[in-house]
Amino acid sequence: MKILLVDDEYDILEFLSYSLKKEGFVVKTANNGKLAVDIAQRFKPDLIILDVMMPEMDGISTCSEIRQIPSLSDVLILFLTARGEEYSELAGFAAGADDYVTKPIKPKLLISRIKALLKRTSHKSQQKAIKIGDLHIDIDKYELIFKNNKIHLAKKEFKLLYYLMTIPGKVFLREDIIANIWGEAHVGDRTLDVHVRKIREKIGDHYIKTVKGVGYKFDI
Amino acid sequence: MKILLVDDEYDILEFLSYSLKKEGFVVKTANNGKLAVDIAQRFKPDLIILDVMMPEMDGISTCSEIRQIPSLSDVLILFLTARGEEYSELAGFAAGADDYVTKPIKPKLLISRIKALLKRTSHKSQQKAIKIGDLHIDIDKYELIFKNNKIHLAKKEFKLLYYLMTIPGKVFLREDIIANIWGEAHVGDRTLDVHVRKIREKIGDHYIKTVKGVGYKFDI
DNA sequence: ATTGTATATTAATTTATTGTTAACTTTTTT
DNA sequence: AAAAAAGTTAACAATAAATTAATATACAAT
Repeated sequence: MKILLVDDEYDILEFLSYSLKKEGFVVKTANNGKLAVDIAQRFKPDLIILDVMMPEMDGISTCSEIRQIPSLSDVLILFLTARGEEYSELAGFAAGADDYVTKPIKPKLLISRIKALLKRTSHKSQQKAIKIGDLHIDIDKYELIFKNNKIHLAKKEFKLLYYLMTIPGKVFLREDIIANIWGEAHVGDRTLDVHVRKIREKIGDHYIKTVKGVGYKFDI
Repeated sequence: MKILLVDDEYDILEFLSYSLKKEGFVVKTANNGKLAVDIAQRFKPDLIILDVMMPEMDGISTCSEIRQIPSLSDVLILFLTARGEEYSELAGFAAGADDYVTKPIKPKLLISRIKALLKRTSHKSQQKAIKIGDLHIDIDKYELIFKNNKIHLAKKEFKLLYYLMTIPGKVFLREDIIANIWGEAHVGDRTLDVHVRKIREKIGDHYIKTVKGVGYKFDI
């Protein structure tokens, strides 16, 4: 997920950029509205975080302008406003904002809002429970049933198995799996293998098949 | 009873807001659909009154979006439509409306419809006692019966257990639980755990299960 | 208002689980 | 046979939650 961060204060850019990158987002920054519009068109972010108060071109104008660019018309926009600026809130939404967060910014809050926002729009047709052979995996319950017994999987293991099970038979590339489960964070070379092994220990070796030089697949 | 009023015309907001407040309702307003969705999530109204015709995001889209937000899934929604708009009526109910009132609005009529609507569901909520295994939870009495004994739970404990019991087996995300029980107030990192512990002390450990890194679920 | 009691929250610490890495081995490919 | 890729194991580091006790807050009774 790509985020474009727009604020005139260098410290804030620096600070937020760090927090967001740590979460696995790909982040670019701009220190004014004009530049933001420009970068946005090439970077095509999923989300733009805009400070309302900026010299020259404020966040609201920037937002309006972005909304008029067809290729960016459905990018998510989140405003940063000073506490108590009712006006900004209203004007922001009128200009097409999707959410706003008040300063001072608490990174955790911001990130949870971002995730909620991204989730809301990526709410496509997602099937939540998958049943294949002896296995029944349910993302809502975080539960795996194997031959009528509940099997406990740790979060990463669960996500990994679930990911492979979404398309049985399909080989998922190593790099894709890592990108999907771990995000941008660079993770060691053998980490994925270790997780695969732990899952295999619990449900047997044959379900997850290795395709050497390519990746893994789930198959009966 | 809290009502969120959504219309793009300022005069109507003003007028209805006044009428409703006089009846003792707590009223918030929004002048567009996006803002409405946002406010609704924090305000948690019992009823949302939506104008069908609004620029950008119309009432029906707004309604659909609201129905997809778990925490708002059973809020009541009442539409305001222009007389003779057969289409709106149908589409509105399809999108999950509970009632509709045609413009021009007669405040008295509107209020009686609102009251009828609220009464209808407050009846429903009385039937919303949940019985699972040895547990019988009663939302009205704020009481829990465990193996035929009344167990006293403090308010927060009760809300928390009740929330988890609404969908047995489903894992509720930590952040969602906190958002739901505590609202926007930022609460410390371990507060939820402490409450869980207090409930477990009273009904035993096994009912509430921890899913590490994710949240909690109620399960037999 | 004052006090007592229940409830809610925080902080500090402990415990348990989970995730990652490193070192080494085995298998497969060329 | 050499190189590359993946498997295996165990150690450890990181993270999340449990627990406990202390403190703050709310609420009711006097």
